[in-house]
Amino acid sequence: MTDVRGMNIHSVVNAALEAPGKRDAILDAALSLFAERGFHGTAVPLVAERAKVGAGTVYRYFESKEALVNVLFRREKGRFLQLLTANLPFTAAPREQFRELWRRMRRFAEENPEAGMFLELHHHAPYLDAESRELEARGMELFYAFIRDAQAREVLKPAAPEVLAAIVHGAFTGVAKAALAGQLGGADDPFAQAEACMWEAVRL
Amino acid sequence: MTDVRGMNIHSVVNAALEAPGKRDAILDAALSLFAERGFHGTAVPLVAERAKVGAGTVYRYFESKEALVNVLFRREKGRFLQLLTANLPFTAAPREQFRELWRRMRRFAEENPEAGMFLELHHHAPYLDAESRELEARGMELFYAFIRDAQAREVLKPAAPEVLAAIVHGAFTGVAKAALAGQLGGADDPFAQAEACMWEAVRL
Amino acid sequence: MTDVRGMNIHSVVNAALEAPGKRDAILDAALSLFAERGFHGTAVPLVAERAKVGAGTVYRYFESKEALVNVLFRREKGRFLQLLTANLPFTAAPREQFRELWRRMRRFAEENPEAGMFLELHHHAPYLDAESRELEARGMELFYAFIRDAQAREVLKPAAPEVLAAIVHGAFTGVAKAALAGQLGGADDPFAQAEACMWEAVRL
Amino acid sequence: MTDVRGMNIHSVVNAALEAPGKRDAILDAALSLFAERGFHGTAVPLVAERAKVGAGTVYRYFESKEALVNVLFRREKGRFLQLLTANLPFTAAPREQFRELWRRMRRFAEENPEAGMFLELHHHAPYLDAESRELEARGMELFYAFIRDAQAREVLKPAAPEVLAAIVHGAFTGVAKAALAGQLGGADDPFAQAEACMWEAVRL
DNA sequence: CATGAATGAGTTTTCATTCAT
DNA sequence: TATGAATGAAAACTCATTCAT
Repeated sequence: MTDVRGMNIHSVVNAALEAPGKRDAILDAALSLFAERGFHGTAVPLVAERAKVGAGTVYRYFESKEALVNVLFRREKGRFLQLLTANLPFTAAPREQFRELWRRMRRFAEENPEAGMFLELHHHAPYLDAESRELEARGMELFYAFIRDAQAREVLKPAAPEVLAAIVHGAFTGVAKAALAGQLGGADDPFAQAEACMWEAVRL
Repeated sequence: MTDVRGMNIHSVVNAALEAPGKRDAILDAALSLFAERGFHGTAVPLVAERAKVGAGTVYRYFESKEALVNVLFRREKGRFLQLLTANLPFTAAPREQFRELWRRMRRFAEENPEAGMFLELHHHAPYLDAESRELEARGMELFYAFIRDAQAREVLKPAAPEVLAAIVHGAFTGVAKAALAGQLGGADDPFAQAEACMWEAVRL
Repeated sequence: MTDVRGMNIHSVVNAALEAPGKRDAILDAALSLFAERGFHGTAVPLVAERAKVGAGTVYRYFESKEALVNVLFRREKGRFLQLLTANLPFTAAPREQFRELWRRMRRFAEENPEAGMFLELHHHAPYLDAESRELEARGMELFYAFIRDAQAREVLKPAAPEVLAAIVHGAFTGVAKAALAGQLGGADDPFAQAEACMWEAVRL
Repeated sequence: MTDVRGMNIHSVVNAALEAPGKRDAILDAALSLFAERGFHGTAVPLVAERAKVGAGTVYRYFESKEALVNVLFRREKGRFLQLLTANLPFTAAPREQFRELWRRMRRFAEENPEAGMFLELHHHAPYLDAESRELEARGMELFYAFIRDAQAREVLKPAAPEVLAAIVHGAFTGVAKAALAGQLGGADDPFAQAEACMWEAVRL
């Protein structure tokens, strides 16, 4: 699709116009629909319609609806982890790292609210396959590593890393959901407020 | 079902034996199935089978699958709020009230894990009707009231009550889910650890 | 369906009127359609329509289209073998037994032309399951046994029993198909002619 | 395809290399697939894949799937009749002619087992068109002519020629199918045994 | 000519809901 | 009141056919 060799001027121009390619169009359509109505609540033809492709086309790109949701999960989880880990200031003080992690999660949630909802909604769905679960687990390890390191430096409370990760992740999710639902109407920079609170929650 | 007039001795005895009543049996079956597989992922005949009633019987007690999920949501949300508010020590210190609220949420989550998952999963489902949404909102008010009161007493941080509520509720949910998923394997009393952390998060 | 206990007069009468029961109606419809258009050439709703039931009803009685064709195969093969073996004159002379077998095959073919076509068409279809194949094999054993016995009495040619069975069965099928296709228009009792010929084919 | 005018040296060489031509490749692929899985059970793209051509290419050579199966039927039936009739010893004794016909049918069945299965399977398929049916009928005439001639010479039984043809053809088919299915494992030259038997069946 | 991506009509199958008993 | 067989509308999925390249 992105290989230009052998394409004449017309196909190059067309390719530029139809930009994302059908596969991505399907994934994008599925993302917003699954986030909104859930996996079982979304019919494949609806995904196709939103992606502006024929219903059969979905099955040219994905073996089944289950395969589609798994590919989508890995794409979004991968993007999330990418954003979180790229050029992270490993040498910075834990306080600064925490702030940075929170800032990146916030950016992801604000720029891709549907992706955030989708990932949250499909966390432990029974139709996620082994590969998806593995990616999920690897993502959590990232947090655990940061926590263990900061605990070793005696900056974080000596609670179980899984517990600290759970409350920070949970609190972030709570704020993000509330923000998305418009429940934080007038609040002044809720993400920053929440970040400050959660640092108090975990710091020694 | 609970009206005894016109029942002969047999039906009274039977009613006593079949204890929970068919309506509750249906709600109980729906609870565990909706918690596990979601609303759209659960077939009504499956609910009926689990409840040990005929498929048609579900429709004697509930107008439709949507009506069922709404009644169920209100039953569980009601139970949750009941547990949370009954004999709450209004005069106690905020720290003690916070601990007590957390303890009660924990008891609910541990005694009714399916109800916890169900409520979490159906928070903002599009098939919840106005009445259900209203109950959901009233529940949140409870937290807001406690927070505003404690803020007035200058015990809690002066952040937006919605933000504080979101992080506490979110953190609790995170821990409860992790516990249920078995991710907190060896952790020593994770709920208590988390409670202590979250008090630090919100206290002044 | 045929259990009368607990039925009142109305249900008994109705049961008598709706005679064959839906399951049999589906099998009957499938028989004539599969015989005519083949398995893959026949859509399930067409079977349902011919059986005068809803499309979904087919799946109340059969797990899948494949399950349906297998149950049907065993029903018809069973009927065929039943007819062939019931009260066979085991002590009669081979010539008489041969005539009797042929006569019974003919009766089956004439009374159930669709069943004959269906069995012939689905002999070795790849969607027949182990149980169906086993029944098919057991049916062939019947012929082999007769042949071996008659060979031991030095009445039949000492060729491989499988070969003798194949030519007799094949010849019968050829005649039956031709008769069904109307290709034997004026012939005078073609089955009897063929029977006489085939005895000459196998006798010593 | 076979027209050389206007082709440059490269295309001529290529044509020589791609030997069978795409049209034949498609027919060959269709033959083995239709023989194995039936007409309705075989998807056109599968035929294309097996023929190593694009799916669209099938439609350059054949108007539709039905047209394809009809062309194929006529090709195979034609080959069969060709083999059967080429240089037949018309003056030989009927016994010798019978043996020769059987030998040729056997050669066809052994050298083209898929063609044999295909022709047998599609004998009277409802999607065969008038031309195909006509060829089928002409094929039968061949046998009838031989039989009538031999009957006139008082060498064959005076039964209806259609009956004699049906049993011989049916018996041959039975043996060929059994051989193909591996059911004649140890039998010593089953075709020859069967031929001898069938001559007994029809001779006076 | 050749292709194979694209499609929508058609297939198999499921399921919310009804209704005769 | 309770049932569960029955159903048709809709779901997931397939495939004959077309068409831009």
